[in-house]
Amino acid sequence: MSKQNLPVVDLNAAACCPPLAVRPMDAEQAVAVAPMFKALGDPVRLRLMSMIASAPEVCVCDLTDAFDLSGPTISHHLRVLREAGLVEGDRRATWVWYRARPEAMRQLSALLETAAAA
Amino acid sequence: MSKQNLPVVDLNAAACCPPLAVRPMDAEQAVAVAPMFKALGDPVRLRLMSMIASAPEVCVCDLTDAFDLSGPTISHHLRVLREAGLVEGDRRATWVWYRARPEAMRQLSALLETAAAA
DNA sequence: ACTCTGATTCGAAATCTGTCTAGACAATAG
DNA sequence: CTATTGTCTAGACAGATTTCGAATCAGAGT
Repeated sequence: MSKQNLPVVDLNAAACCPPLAVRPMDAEQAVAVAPMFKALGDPVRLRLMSMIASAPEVCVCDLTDAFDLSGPTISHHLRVLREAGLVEGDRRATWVWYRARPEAMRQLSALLETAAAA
Repeated sequence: MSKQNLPVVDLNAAACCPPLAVRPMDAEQAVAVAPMFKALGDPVRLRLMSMIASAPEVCVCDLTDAFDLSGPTISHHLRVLREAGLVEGDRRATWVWYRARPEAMRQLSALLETAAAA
């Protein structure tokens, strides 16, 4: 399961850059970063992301049980998160385990930082 | 232009809550927050958001000029950002001016915070 | 080798999105 | 009052997304 671990989003291209509020983001970076936000823009994926990020790693079987959705649907959402570079997963024996990629989360968090508290 | 200023997303319902990585987000909060991430999940909207957030306020005319898109398309994207609660706009004389809502940005930033630097 | 379980991929249906053109609305200037 | 300019709404359409069931793949164990 090597292909599964390669995020489609290039974190190096996207990781950098000042917060959104510092100066207008250029088109190239926007294209690089938008898929990450898009991946989090679905309630199911947001919960999946949170479940995965809240533990060192999580088995797909546990994720599937937590939703009233078919296995293939969960698998699809995990793929979106994976291709956005937000999580990674690997098979160990019978099960596939997913982990969050904290660098990606930190990057998005930094992008949204604002001047100071209101 | 009163209706235009009411975000559809209830920031009070969404604002709260520990970071994604602290504990699994419940379904209700996920439904409340996902539209904000979704709104940022398009390259055009991400750039619009950044342009708006980088200045105290911005005229729609300047935003339209910065893209190779029709006026109505920009207007559509601004509406999505507005309904997500990320920006607000009001008409003054001939022009409509938009401002970022820093509380919303701060909320999303906080949700994505992780334990510590890698 | 066969089978069982866990997970992904495939193919299809219903719905949603991004974009456009055309038209409506708002405010200013003749 | 009408014309002009800036912005939004309405309607349309191609393409993407979400979801499913069926088929397939990967290992473990008989």
